[in-house]
Amino acid sequence: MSSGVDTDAAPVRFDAFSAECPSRRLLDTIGDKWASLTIVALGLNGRLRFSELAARIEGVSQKMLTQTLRNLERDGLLTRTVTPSVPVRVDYELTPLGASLLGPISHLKAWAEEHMPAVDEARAAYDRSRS
Amino acid sequence: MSSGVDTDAAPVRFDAFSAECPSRRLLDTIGDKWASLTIVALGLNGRLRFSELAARIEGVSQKMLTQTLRNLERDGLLTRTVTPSVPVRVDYELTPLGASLLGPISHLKAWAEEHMPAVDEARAAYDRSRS
DNA sequence: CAGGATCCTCTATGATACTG
DNA sequence: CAGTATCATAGAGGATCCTG
Repeated sequence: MSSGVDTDAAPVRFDAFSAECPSRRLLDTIGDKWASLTIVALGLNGRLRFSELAARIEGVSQKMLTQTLRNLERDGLLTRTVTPSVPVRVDYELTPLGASLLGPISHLKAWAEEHMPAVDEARAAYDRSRS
Repeated sequence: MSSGVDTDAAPVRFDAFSAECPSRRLLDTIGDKWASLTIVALGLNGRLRFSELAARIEGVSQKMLTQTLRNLERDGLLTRTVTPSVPVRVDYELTPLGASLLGPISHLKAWAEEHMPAVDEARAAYDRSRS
C-alpha cells in the first residue's frame, strides 16, 4: 500500500505482508474453495461443459460455480466458449496460463499426500493432550 | 475417503473433490489469509514472539493471529514456547514439518512473480471489454 | 506481553425461483 | 442448458475490554 516497490528486492522485509503482493493474491485465488478444484478438473479433462463441471465438483452450488468460473475467466486462467445451439452449450477450458498453474498445484498435492498424515497425527495428539 | 488410492492413478475421477482429500485440506490450511504469512514470516526469521509476528504481519488482528497460531500449532507446523518470565514471553518456531511447507510455498511464489502480471493484464482486458 | 471473552458487522455461500 | 436475481444465514473476522 505504501509504495509500489513490489519487485522482490527486499530479502528479509518480505512485502508479501501487503495485500498487493502477487503471492498473496495468488493464494487468494487458488485458496478459494472451488477455484483450485475447477482448475484441476479442467486440467484432467481438458474441456468441460458447465453441467459437467457441476457434476464433478461435488457440493458446489450453481451460483458458486458460475462465480468461480467468471473469476477464473477474468484472470485469464480459462476460456469460456458459447455455442448458440438450441439449448445453449458452454465449454470451459484452461488457457496456457491456467495450465501453468497445474505445476505449483501438483507440488502442493505432493506435499499433502506425503505430510498430511503427520498433520493428522499432530492434530490428534494435540486434541488428546487437552482432553 | 473410500480408499487411500489417491496416488494419481485415477485419471478422470479425481477424489480431490471430496473435502477429505489431503490436497483440499492443505489448501484449507495455507489458503487461509494469515496462515501462509505466518509460516513465511517464521521461515524467514526462524523464531518470533507473538508481538513480533503481530508487527510483521501487518493488518492481522490479535484475535486472528492467536487463532492462526493455535491452528498451526495443532497441525504440528509450529511450536509454541512459553517462558514464564515477569511479563510472559512466548516464542513461535516452525517445526521441520512446517518448514517443509516452505518448498511448495516458494513454488507458488515463483509462479506468482512470473505470471501475476499476465493475470493483471487479463483482468484489465476483461474489465475493459465489458465497459 | 499474550491472549481470553464479548459484541458486532460484514461477507461468503447456499437455497430457491425465474429466463433466454 | 446455463445462467441471473433475490433472499436468508452462518460464520469469518475486527474492535474492545479484561487478566495472569
